[in-house]
Amino acid sequence: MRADARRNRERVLRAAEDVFAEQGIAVPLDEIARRAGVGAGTVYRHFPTKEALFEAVIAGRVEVLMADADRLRAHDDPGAAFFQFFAHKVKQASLNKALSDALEASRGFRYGTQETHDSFWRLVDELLTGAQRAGAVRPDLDRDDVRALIVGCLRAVDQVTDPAKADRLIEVMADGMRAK
Amino acid sequence: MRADARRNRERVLRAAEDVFAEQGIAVPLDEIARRAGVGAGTVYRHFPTKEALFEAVIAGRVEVLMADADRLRAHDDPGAAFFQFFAHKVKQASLNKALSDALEASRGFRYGTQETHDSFWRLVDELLTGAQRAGAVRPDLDRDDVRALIVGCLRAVDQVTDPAKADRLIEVMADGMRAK
DNA sequence: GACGATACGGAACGCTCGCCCCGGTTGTCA
DNA sequence: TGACAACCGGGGCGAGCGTTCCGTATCGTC
Repeated sequence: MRADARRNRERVLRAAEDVFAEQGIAVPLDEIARRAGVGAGTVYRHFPTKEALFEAVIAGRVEVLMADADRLRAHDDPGAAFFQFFAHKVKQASLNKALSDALEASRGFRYGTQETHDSFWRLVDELLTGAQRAGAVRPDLDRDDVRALIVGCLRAVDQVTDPAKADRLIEVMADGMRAK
Repeated sequence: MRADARRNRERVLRAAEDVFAEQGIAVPLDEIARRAGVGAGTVYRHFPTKEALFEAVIAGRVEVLMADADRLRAHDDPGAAFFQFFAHKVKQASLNKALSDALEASRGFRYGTQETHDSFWRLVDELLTGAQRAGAVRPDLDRDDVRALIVGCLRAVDQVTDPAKADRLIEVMADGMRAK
């Protein structure tokens, strides 16, 4: 691979991270090319479709989320770990339209590799069942419910502008998930 | 107004109700024209833009929601009235993509007349404050929070397919709103 | 320094969709 | 029943966007 090709690939990926984070997957690809300082053709030489580029960006983001989830697994209080994860995830996604678009699409991360997808949700499952065993979360919720609630919470949060209001909404939703 | 014109206007409106309900505002206008059995030109003769047609459809739906809200105002138990309204609204919207698109757009019903919009949310406010006075709902929530939570709940609900799961999600979110 | 391979930019293509226009038709009223 | 205004259908226009193509520039090597 030629040096300029590698350099341009990096540039495109970095620009795509920024632009997708700001505007979500709906942004025109030309905008990404422009921000990267390359032509549209160059983008397509490195990524076969716009969606593939989006996947590549999301894969990176999911790695970060997974690192967080993994760290929380060792927390003393499984209930607190779960709720921290929930709040953190919602906040991350509310700041990153790429992440929220990916979450909503087709019931989960439609983007990112299959194995990343699977291991991420396996981690979520562990946090959830841990919290349920500790009596902190309603026992009748499964990982699908949690995903749905994260997506819903995300949507609720970006209906309001005031960050204090957003925090309150997260609190409301978390309260609803607690065991009675 | 000529008889055929009035007839076609009705047809278009009825087709638009169905099609928007099924597929949301993103549906091509040609599809509505086709279902109404008229040409696209005819649609535009009766409604200046696609958005105006959508508004007209939504206005009708909001009337129905308002009738429900109004009826619940006289309920003995203000808490139950509020939660019934919440659940009912979410279920209505989850069956009607027009309604959910309208709700999400631009922080509330961007469609429908201003006065319909205002009086609808005034009714919601009454149900909310009633439930709060009765000690059934957290006192720190306002109508904006409720709107955000309805939108969020809606999104959560259409992440799952099983109706029992959907009901459970509504229950979770309602529980979160209850006063402690 | 010259040459072949590789990569680049951006114009062009095809598609979708909102909206407009015009030649033909239909309803209304004298 | 005839004439005219109102109305109709659907092809067409223009804009936006994903994707492709090709003439040109750049890189790496001998």
